[in-house]
Amino acid sequence: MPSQATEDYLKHIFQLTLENPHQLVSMGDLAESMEVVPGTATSMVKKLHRDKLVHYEAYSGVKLTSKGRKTALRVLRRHRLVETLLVETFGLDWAEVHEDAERLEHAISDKLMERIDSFLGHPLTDPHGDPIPASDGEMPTTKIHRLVDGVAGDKVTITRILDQEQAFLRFIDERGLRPGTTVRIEQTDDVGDAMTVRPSRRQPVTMGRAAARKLLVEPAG
Amino acid sequence: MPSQATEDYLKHIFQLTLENPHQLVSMGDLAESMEVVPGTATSMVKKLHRDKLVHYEAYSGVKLTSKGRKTALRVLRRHRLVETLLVETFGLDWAEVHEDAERLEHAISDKLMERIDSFLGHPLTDPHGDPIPASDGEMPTTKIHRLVDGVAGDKVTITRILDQEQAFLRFIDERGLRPGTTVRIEQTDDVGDAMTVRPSRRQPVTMGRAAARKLLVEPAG
DNA sequence: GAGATTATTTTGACTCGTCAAAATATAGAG
DNA sequence: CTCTATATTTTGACGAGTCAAAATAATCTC
Repeated sequence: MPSQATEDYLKHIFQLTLENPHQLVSMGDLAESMEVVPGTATSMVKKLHRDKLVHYEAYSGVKLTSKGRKTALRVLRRHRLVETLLVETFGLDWAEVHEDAERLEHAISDKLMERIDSFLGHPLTDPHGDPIPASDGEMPTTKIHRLVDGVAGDKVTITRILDQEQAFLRFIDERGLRPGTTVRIEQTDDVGDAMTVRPSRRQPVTMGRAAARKLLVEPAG
Repeated sequence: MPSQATEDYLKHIFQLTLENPHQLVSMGDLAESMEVVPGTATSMVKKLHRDKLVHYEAYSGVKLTSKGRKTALRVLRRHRLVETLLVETFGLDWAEVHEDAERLEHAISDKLMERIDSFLGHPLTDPHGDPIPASDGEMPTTKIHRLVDGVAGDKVTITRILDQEQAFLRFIDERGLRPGTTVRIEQTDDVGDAMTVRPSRRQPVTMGRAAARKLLVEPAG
């Protein structure tokens, strides 16, 4: 069994890779995301490499091996099913389930997980719009479009939020950018590193590129 | 927050005290119950003592302080509510829920716990007949009778099973000794350290005193 | 392309929970 | 009451995961 810490590192590497698909994950980003000092990230990544869970080359960065990805997807499956359970069954709020799910994802046996999956009726996505990997570890590979890659005039539907921080989710929520919402990209500002989008019947929202990178979309009518 | 290990030690001390109410818990028993070597139990108990969670005197034994008991009861509440959830809602078997519950009990916030409690309709006992402590940490103090203290001729109803090991629960299950069952004490054998009980319409069951100590009962008709 | 800045890695130290085995205390037998 | 068996505690070690700070590599800036 991988330790909790191992599962967490793999999950974070997986998620960071999603935000920037064609780059290795840097120690700095990983450390920030895990909330540890960079040296800790380096030493943990070396252990993951020793266990063949990641590819790692000093000073260049890290990415998952297929073994590592498989483990990450199992963790993600548990995380997302748990979040769905907490919201749908126990009525917790969209923005506040992350912390509980964060701990519960390491404490649930495969058998229990499958029972929960049946109980929920085999949901395909969690409350944040994230797809729930299947129990064989495979994930529905829908093509991924990032809001940040859109251009002015595009109309897109928000499908997923890649950051589960309460503060970020509240930002999204308050401005009407939940999964399912369709928005028009009003303008993009290379110099200002920002873009402005307008959800229908709502105020336009301007956000930095870093934020826009965390929203996934699909083209809308 | 107490660590997982701390919560586990407190819980085990609580349970061992229940089996033998008027004695301190010995390091040997605690170590066996925690499945660690005795030295580990000693050193952990010293930390619990340092944190004012237990009373401890070298070479004599250990018992909970009121602070320790409060913590133990919170863990027990989570454990028992989780077991109830797993059996009632997710349909897991009576005998197989212990391990999952063992991990989940450390991973659930107070808020989530209260939601689960409501979802389940505020149950008073878990599937093993163990009372679920209230959220304020208090437990319905019903008078405790142990099967082992009964005498031949007594008719008693089994109310609780104090051991959650799969093997023991299967033993109980197969012989028809689940909580709720009424049995007649056929004979007690001081020398053989055994007693024989007969559940209605069933074969008599002979068990050792150590086993009989783990069954709590109440006088029946 | 040389020096300054930033990122990464290394080193040494620390806590937690554990074990093995040695030292010591307690309890039991005669 | 002494000797032996058993229980407990102590000691030294370990792996996991972490931090602080020093050393080193990579990257920018001019």
